[in-house]
Amino acid sequence: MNGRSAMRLARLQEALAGGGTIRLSEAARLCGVSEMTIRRDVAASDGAMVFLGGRLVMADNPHYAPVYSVDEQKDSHFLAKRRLCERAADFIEEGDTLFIDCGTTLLPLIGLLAGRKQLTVVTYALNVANAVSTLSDVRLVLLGGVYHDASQSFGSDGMEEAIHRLGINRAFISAAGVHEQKGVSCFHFHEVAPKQAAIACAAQRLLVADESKIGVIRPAYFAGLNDFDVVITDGDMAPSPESGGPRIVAA
Amino acid sequence: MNGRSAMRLARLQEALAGGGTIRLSEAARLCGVSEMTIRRDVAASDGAMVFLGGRLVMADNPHYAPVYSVDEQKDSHFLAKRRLCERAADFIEEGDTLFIDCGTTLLPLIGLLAGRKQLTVVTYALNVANAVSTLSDVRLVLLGGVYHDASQSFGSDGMEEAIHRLGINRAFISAAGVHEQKGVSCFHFHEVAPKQAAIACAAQRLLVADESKIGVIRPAYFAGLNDFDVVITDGDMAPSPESGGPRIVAA
DNA sequence: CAAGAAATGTTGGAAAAATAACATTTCTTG
DNA sequence: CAAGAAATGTTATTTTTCCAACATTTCTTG
Repeated sequence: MNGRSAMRLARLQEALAGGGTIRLSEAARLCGVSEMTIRRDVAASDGAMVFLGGRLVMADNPHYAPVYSVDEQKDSHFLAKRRLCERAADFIEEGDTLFIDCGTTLLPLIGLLAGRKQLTVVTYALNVANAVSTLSDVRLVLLGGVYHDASQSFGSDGMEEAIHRLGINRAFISAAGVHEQKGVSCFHFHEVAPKQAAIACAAQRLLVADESKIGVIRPAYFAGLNDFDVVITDGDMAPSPESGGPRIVAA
Repeated sequence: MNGRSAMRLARLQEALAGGGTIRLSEAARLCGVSEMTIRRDVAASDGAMVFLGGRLVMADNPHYAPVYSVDEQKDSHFLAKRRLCERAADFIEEGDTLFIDCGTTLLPLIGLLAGRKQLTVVTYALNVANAVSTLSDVRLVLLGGVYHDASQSFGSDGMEEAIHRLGINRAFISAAGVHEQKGVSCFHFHEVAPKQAAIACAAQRLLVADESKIGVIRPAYFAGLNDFDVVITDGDMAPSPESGGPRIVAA
C-alpha cells in the first residue's frame, strides 16, 4: 500500500463511518481515480472494507453485524445456537420483560421475538440492542455505560441498581464456562455485575450454553448452577439428581 | 405472495434479525427450495429484505444502506452535512470528551475522529454509538434508557444526572429547527433533557445545522441561540450584532 | 532530464448474478 | 381422479461485476 492509496482508503472509510455503502463508481468519483484503482486499493488494504455486489461496505468487524454464513464457517456453532434459542423461546410469554445477556449465543433468540406481542427486552449489549431495535413491536431498554469492545457491551456503576428497578420476568444468561462444581463463569469482569443483578431479580433464570462451554472454567465467576431455574444446552449435562437443581433442557 | 412463501421469508428474516447477510445459496438450502424460488419470494415481498451481490440483507440495516448516492438521492444534504462536520471537527482537541447529539447531521463527524488520540464520545443515540464503536481508539459512553425508534436514541429519567456526572469539553448539538427569535428546537420531547443537560455542563457548546433547519420552528424547544458558543451552518444566519451571541461559522 | 520504478488507466474476457422463458411438480376443486 | 391453476425447478440469456494483462502516466533518483 502507498501513501495516496492510504489517503483514499481513509477518505472512503470516513464516508462509511456512519454505516452504509458506496457504489464503486461513486467511490471512484469521490477520490478522483478510476474504479480499478479503488478496487486495487481495497484489495491491498487490511480488509477493513470489502466489496459486496459493486458496493463498498465496512467489513463485518465483529463489532457490528455477525454474518450468518454456513460455508464460511465463521461461527461453527451457529446452527447449534439457533436450536438452543428455539428451545429458549418456548419459555417466553406474552407481555414478558426479558433480560438478554451479551455475546453471540443469544442473538438468534431476537429473531424469534418478531411478531410476539407486548415484549420488552432489557440488555447491556450493543449487538443485542441493534438486533432488537429493528423489531418495531418489541420495546428495548439498553443499559448504557462505558463500551467494552471485547464483549460489545456496556458497563457502569449504576447498572446493578438500574436492573433492580426493572421488573424482569425472564433472564436469558449466556456464559463462557459452565462447570458442575465450579459454577458458571465468563471472560470479562464488567459482565459480572449485570449478570448477577439480572439473576437476582428475574422471576425465571435461564442459562443458555452450547456444548463448547460445558465443563469449562473462565476467569470471571458469576453464579452457581443452582442459581438457575433452567439450563438449555446441547452438551453433556447430567440431570440434577437431587431436587432443587435447575431443569436441564436438551436441544 | 402465498403462505409458504411468507413462511420462508419469515424464516430468513429471523436468521437476519441479528444483522449480517445470508448467501443466496444458503438461504435456498435453509428453506429447502431452489435459489430461484428465494429470488421470487424476495421480489414479491414487501421489500424488507433485498439482495446485495448475491447476499440477502435486511433492507433497513443501516450498515448496508447506500449513503452517498447521486442517483438514489436518499439524503440530499449528505454533502452539506459532511462539510459542516469538517468545520466542526476543527474545534476538537486531543483528550477531549465530546457529547454528540442524535440524528444524522453529526454522523459524518464520527469518521473524522479516527486516528485522533484520547477522545471520549458521550451519546444517547444508537446510530452514533454504532459508528463510534468501530473506532478502536475512541472511548464510547452510551447513555441508555428506553429506545425511541424515530430518533434512534434512548431516553431515561436519570440521563440528565448521568450527563452532569461527566466532564464534557465540547457538546455538538443538532436541531430540527433554528430560529433567530424562537430559538432552537427538535421533534421529539425526550431529546430535550439530554440536550439541555449537555448544554448546561459542556465547556463549549456547538450547534450544527444545515440550511434546511434555519428559520424553522419544531415542537420541542430546548435552547436559545445565545446558549451556544458556536453555530456551524451553511444557511443564512446573520452574524450576531451585539457581543454575547454565538460565533457563526459558515461551511 | 533520462531511466527505471511505481501508480494508475484501459481494455477484454472470465465469473457471477439477475432475469426471462419454459418444464415440471404440487396443489386445488369439481 | 382429471383438469386447471399455482408454485417451483431447470435451463438459457442478458447483465453486471470481477480480474488479469497490458498501456500510459506519474513519481523517484542518480
